[in-house]
Amino acid sequence: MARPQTIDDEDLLARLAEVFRDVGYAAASLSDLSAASGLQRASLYHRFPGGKEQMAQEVLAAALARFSEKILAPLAGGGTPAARLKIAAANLDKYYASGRKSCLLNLFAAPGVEGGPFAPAIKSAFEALIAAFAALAREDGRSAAQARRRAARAVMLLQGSLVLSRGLGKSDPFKSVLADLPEDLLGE
Amino acid sequence: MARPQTIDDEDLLARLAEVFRDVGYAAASLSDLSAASGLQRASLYHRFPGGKEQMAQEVLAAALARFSEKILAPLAGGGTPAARLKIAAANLDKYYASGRKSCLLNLFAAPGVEGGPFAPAIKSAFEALIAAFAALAREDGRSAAQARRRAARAVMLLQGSLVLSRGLGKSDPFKSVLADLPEDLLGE
DNA sequence: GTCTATACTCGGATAGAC
DNA sequence: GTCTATCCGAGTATAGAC
Repeated sequence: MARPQTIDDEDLLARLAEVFRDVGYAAASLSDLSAASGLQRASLYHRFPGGKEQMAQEVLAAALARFSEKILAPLAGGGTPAARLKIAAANLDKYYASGRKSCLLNLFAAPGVEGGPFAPAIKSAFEALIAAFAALAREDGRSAAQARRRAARAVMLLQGSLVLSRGLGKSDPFKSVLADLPEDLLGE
Repeated sequence: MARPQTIDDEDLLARLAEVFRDVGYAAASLSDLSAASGLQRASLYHRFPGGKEQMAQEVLAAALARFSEKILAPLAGGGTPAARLKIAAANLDKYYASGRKSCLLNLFAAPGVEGGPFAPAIKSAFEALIAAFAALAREDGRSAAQARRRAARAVMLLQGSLVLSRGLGKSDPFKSVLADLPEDLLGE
């Protein structure tokens, strides 16, 4: 695929993200990234002088920005808590392709000896989602402690459901967790 | 470390397992495995003609055997459901070092393009744990459907707590899930 | 800004001595 | 059964033309 033309940055990051999501950070080779993006390896280095790590860093940043827009913003936006949660859940379902796609947070958290250059971003992303869920539960009448507990459990159920869905080769676990989310977070 | 002596097979697999658990399959190099085991690369090939993949396969098999002995057997053994669960939980806490160690099932499930040579073992391990949890809940009075649902959620909470613990750099999520396990599985 | 070509390192794997 | 030595390919990264 000859490509002497400029490539849109957003599109480029999306294509690279797909590779990282499919095989993880360590297993993603520059050849993979080159093939997926349509750019030669050298061209990738022109855009990302820091190499693979910088690509992953920017992919992660872009994914978190999208996450903030599609999940966190709706959770904090207008409407009843249940209505907001419904929007967020629909977007989660789309982003994770109903459980068939992995979570970058899980894939990038595998430590390559050191603590990992992605740890700070991952940590703050988890904290932000827990906080958003907790605020929703709190607003719906739960105590602060209850809300936080439920929020943390919801995040763990989501992550665990992605692991289990992948492990079992079915999307059922993810879909069922998503369906139970309103009850788990706001119910009773 | 000169090592002209025979090495115990169980010990060898344990040392190799540590590497895989720390960095995952793709990032684990033969140099890492050589260093951790004290054997030269060529010596590893003598024991594992199939190379890294065979090492991982046998490490996984050994881990699952240990898992069966330390977790599944106690769950199916004698005593009240609560007492059995307590034993299994204590062993889970030990195996995962209170949330500081990852789960091989999660790490080996990252697909390297193909479905992965570990998928069958991973799938059956998840199914076995869910079945064991479900049997326990069933015995404690839950309906079959309720028991299965709770069992699946318990597995997802455990996996999710390991992901979250790693992501946050704290062991609290794992420990709290472990503490809530009796209530989640048998309670109400 | 993208390409072709290439340098260089590292990882996986084998041969053969002891 | 373990070692030293080595091969080969893949992987990262750079140089320089267009």
